[in-house]
Amino acid sequence: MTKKQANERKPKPKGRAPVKTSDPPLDRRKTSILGTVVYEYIATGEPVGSATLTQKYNLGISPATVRAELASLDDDGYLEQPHTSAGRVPSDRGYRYYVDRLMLPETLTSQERERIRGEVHRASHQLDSVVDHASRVLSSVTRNIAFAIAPRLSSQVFRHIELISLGPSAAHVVLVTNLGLAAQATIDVAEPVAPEMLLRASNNFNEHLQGSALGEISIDTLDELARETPIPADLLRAIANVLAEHSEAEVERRLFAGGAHNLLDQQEFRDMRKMRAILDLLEEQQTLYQLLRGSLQAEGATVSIGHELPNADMSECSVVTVPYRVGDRNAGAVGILGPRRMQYARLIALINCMADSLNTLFQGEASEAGRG
Amino acid sequence: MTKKQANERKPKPKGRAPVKTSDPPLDRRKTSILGTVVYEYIATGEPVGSATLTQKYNLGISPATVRAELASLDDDGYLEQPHTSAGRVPSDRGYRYYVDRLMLPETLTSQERERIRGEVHRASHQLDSVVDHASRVLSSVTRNIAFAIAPRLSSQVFRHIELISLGPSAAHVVLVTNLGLAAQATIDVAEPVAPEMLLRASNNFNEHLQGSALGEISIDTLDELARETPIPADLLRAIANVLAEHSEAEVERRLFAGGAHNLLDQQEFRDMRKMRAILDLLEEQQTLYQLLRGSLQAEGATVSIGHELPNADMSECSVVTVPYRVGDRNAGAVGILGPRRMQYARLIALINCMADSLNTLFQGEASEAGRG
DNA sequence: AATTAGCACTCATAATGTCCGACTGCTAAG
DNA sequence: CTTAGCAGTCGGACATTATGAGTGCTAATT
Repeated sequence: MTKKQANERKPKPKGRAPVKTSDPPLDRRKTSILGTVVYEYIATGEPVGSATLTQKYNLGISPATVRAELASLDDDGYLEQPHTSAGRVPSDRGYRYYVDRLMLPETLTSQERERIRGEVHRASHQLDSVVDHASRVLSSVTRNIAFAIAPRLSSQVFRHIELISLGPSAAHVVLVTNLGLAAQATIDVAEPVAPEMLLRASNNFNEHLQGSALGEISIDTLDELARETPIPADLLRAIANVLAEHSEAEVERRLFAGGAHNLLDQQEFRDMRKMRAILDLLEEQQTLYQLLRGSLQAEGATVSIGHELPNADMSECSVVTVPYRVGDRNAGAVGILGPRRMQYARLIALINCMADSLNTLFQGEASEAGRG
Repeated sequence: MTKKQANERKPKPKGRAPVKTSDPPLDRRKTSILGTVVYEYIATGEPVGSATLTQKYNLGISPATVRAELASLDDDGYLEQPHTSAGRVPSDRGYRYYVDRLMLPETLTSQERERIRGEVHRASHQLDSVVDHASRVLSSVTRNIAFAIAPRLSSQVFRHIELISLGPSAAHVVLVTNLGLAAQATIDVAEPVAPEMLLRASNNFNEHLQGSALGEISIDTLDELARETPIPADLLRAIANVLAEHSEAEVERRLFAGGAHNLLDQQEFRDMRKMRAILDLLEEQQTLYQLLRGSLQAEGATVSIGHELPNADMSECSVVTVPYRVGDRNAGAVGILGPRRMQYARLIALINCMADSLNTLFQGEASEAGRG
C-alpha cells in the first residue's frame, strides 16, 4: 500500500439499458470530439487516443484537454475503453448520438447509383429474383451481409391465376399480380381432382377476382365463387392459403440473404464463435425476418445498433433497414447487417438508393400492368 | 559440427503428382498400420504416433517395429509428418489407399435412413425444393457442406406447358414434366404478344409434344409446329431456350449449397483464410457445379481427395459425389464437401442413401405421371 | 476558471527464454 | 526380424521481461 495510486477513479455505473431515445445535445466541443472519435474509429478500427486526435485533426486544443473531454464522454457512456491503456471506442450510445445528430449524409457516385438501379431492373418481372438480385448487389457493394423480403402479397392486386395439374392429387398454382409474377406453390389434395376441374376453377377465379386487392380476398370470397362451380373443399382452402400467404414455409423461403464471407475480412469477426453465431443467424432466418417486418412500420431507413438489436448474438453488430413501397403502402423491406463499426452514412445512402429503385420499379410495373 | 546427428534421413522425393489410380496392395502389416493410422486420425484429429497405436490397438508388435513401418509408409508417401517431433498424418495417397482398399462399408441406422427418405419425399412435386431439401438434410446430418443440382431437363419427358401473359411484352413459362414441375422462366419479347396468342401456342405445344423427351425437342421441332399457328420468332426462341436449358443463369441458379457453418467447428478451418476460400467457392458455384457435372459420368459414389480436386483452395478438403437417376439415365447429382479428415465410410453410406431416395422418388413420380 | 505540460502509472502485446514431453531414427542386443 | 534403449529434435506451454501507447492527476500557466 505504499505505492501511490495516481490512476484511481470512481466506479462507473455499468449495464445501462439499451438506448432507445435520442440523448440531449452535447456542448460544441464534446460534439466535435465524439464525432471525430467515431469517424476515426470507423475508418481505422483502432481505439482512438488523445494523441491521434490532436495530430490527425485540427481541434485547436491540447491532448490534455482532449483527455479530460474523453474522460467525461466516457463517464456519460458515449465512449468505452477496451482496457486501461487503450484509446476510446464508441459505445452503443456513442454510435447512436453520431447517427442521430452528427453524421453527414453521404452522396453516391452516379456510377454506384446506376449499378444498383441497373441490377434491380435487369431482373424485373420475376418478383423473387428482383429481391434476390437486390440483396446480392447490396452485399457486394457494401461488403456486408444484405437481406431482403419480397413484397407482401396482400399489397398487390389480383390479375391472373393458373392451376396446373401435376398428377391426380397435386396441382401447381401460379399467381400473377399487378407486379408481375408473384407466387407459385405446389399443393396436395386428398381426393383426386380432374384437370378439367382445375381449368374451370381458374376460369372462374380469373373472371370474378379481376382487380381485387389480394389482402381483401378471404376464404369466404372463394367459397362464394365456388357455389357456381363446385370445388373440393381442401383444394379451395389450399388456394386461399396461397392467396393469403398463410403458408409460413412460403414466407420464410422468401427471405434472401447473402454475403457472409464479407464479414470474415472484418477484424471483429476473427473470433470463430462470433462468426458462427452470425452464420447460424443467417441460416435460422427468423430474426432477420422479424427485423424487416418491423421496419415496415417505419418511414425511411432505420438504424439499430448493438444491444438495441433483439438478439444477444448481434450485440456487436448494427443493422440498417429500409422499407419499400408498392403503390402507397410499405410492402417489403431490405436490410444490411455488419459490424457496429460500419460506415453508417454510406450504407444509409446505398440502402435508400436501393429503396428508391425498388419503389420506382414497382410503381412502374404496377401501372404498366394496368395497361396490359 | 561436433554434435552427433542421430536423426538424419535421406531426403524424400517431394511434390508428387496427384494420385489418380490405385496403388498396388501393401503387405499385410503395412496395410493394418496404415488403416489404423487413418482410422485414428479421422477419429481424433491428432497426429498418430507409435505409442498411441500400440496402446490403443492390439497390433501384437512393439512400438519400435511400428516406427519402422511408419517410416517406410512415410517414405512411400502414404503418410506425412507435420513436423519432426509429431506423429504421422495420412497424405492424399494414404487416404486414397484407405478409401479404395481398406475402408469397411458402414451401415446406417434405420432412423437415419428414414430421416433422409422422409425429408426428400416431403418436398416432392416441386423439383427445386426436393433438391434444396436434399442438400439441407445432407448438410445437417453429415455436419459438412452439402450441395446438389436438380435433374437436367433433357432427361425428362414433356407433359405440359403453360404460357402466362405478364403484360404486353413479357410472359411466364411453366413447364411440367413427368417428374412434376420442372422449369419456370420469365421471358421478354420485343414485340407485344396478345394473351390469346400465348394460349393458342400452349395448346398447340401441349397437343403435339405430349410424351416427347425434352432432350429431343429442338428449335426445329418447334418451328415445325409453329407453321400451323404462327408465333413470333423471338418468343419461339425463348421457349426453345427454356426447353433446351440453354439459359446459363437458370442452370446456375439451380445449384443448392449450404451448411458452411458446420466447417467452423473443424479445427482445420480455424484459419480465416481457408474458411474464406471455401465461402468464396460456395458463392462462386462454378467449381462445385463442375464437380457434380463430372460425377454424372460415374456409376455410384466418387471420392476426390485433396489435390485430386480441381481447385488449389480445396487441397485440404475432400468431396464425395453421387449421381442420381431419372428413368435409366443419370440426371443430377449430390455432393458433400468437408475436411480431408472426413468420415469417408459414413458419408458414402449417407450419400448413397440419398441417391437411392432420389432414385425411387423420381422413378415413382415418373410412373405416377404416366398414369396421370 | 479553463487549459496545458509533466509525470507516474497501467496494462495489452510482443519478444524472449526455458522447460517439458511427445515422438522420432538409429544401434545393438535378443 | 524384432525390440529395448537412447540420443536427438522440435513444437507448445509457460513464465519473464521489455515496450509503448495511453491514461488520470497535479501543478503551473494563461
